[in-house]
Amino acid sequence: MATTSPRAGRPRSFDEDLIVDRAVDVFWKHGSDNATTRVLENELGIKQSSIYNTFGSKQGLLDRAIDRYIERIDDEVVSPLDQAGAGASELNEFLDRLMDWISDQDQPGCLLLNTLGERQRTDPNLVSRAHDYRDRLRRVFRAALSSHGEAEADARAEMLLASVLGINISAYGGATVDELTALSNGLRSQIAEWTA
Amino acid sequence: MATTSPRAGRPRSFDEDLIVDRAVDVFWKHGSDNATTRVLENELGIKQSSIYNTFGSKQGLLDRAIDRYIERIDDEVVSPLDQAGAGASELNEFLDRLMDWISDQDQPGCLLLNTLGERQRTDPNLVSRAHDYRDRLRRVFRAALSSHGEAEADARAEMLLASVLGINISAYGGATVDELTALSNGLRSQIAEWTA
DNA sequence: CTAGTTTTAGAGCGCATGCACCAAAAGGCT
DNA sequence: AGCCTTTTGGTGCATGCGCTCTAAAACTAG
Repeated sequence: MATTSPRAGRPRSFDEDLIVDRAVDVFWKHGSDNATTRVLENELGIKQSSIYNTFGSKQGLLDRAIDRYIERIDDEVVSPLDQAGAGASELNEFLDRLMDWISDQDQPGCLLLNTLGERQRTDPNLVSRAHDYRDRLRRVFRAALSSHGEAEADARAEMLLASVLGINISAYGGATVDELTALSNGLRSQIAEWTA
Repeated sequence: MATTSPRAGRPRSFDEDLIVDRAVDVFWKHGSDNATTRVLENELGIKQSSIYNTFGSKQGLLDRAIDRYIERIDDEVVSPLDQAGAGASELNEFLDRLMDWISDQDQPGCLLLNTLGERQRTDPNLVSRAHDYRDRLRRVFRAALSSHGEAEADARAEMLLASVLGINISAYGGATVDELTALSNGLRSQIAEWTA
């Protein structure tokens, strides 16, 4: 709240918001464990003491980065599908965006799922955030599919959700571009059948 | 090859094959990183020096455990589906076995995929083994689906593969039993449509 | 200018990890 | 029996980790 203090001290040499943005990329690129505090120091260009002064811990920075990541992917990939009247073409456009998103060589897969794989046993907070985001995806898929067969929409949304998660994991787990394309083409065919 | 040496020394106090079997469970339960050499020592009941003497390194034991795991899941879950004439009912039975396999509380998800998530960046050998097993699953699915629409079998097999991977990851990533059931029911409905 | 406050830079601490080393133990072979 | 080979149990090492501490630096308010 107070951006002005009674007697301000030495000013920050960095923009906290921008550091969070870049931390997303560092965690994404290296993985949350491989991104040690020394790596973060080098790649973010600020000292460990600044990281701890600002975010409290490596975990604190990671939490901020994950939140920022969820905002990003929701804005750029998911939310365009979350609109009234969305159907087959919007689903295919969603798949286009998703494939671009997960195919980046420097930042493969999905940061949320990748991190979940690494920290699932020690970070219950992360587990629940991932759970919440699965719920959001489920709802969005269901809405987009309900215009083509209300009765089947639930089962189809589940199937689509599972498939999208599987493709994300394949992208992270060293799948080739061909393999990724094959997987997404499988989904596109099925969506075409559903929405015919 | 030589099980008998010219002058044998002190005999092993453990069965190497049985240690590998139990190592599968330890890595599965704790995760490949959390299963430190001390943890392995305690849970396997043999000393670190014996582990290194027998398997060369922790990585060596992990490699053996992964191979053993692939044998296990292939025998118990996948290979019954890999038979001439397999169709809808065999696919549903496969799903039954899969759900049992990944729902175990002590050993959640799939050891291969879990470990891949943890070691993907540092273990190219593991990446290629996972790749090979995805190929096997793809072929088996395709064969089971080709009796109901040869033209669509490829796309459907891709979709099924992606879904199965997604369910595995969900199981590992803290999905509830209800959520897992919902996901698998989505698949079952779709399989019913495909094979109607 | 001076006092007060915050960030910076750098060194280093405690801990856990994978792994190596070594004397003692325990068997087979002649 | 006596030698040789192998495993065992215990200790300990080098490394890298997250994190902390301290003093200097940089700025503001009075």
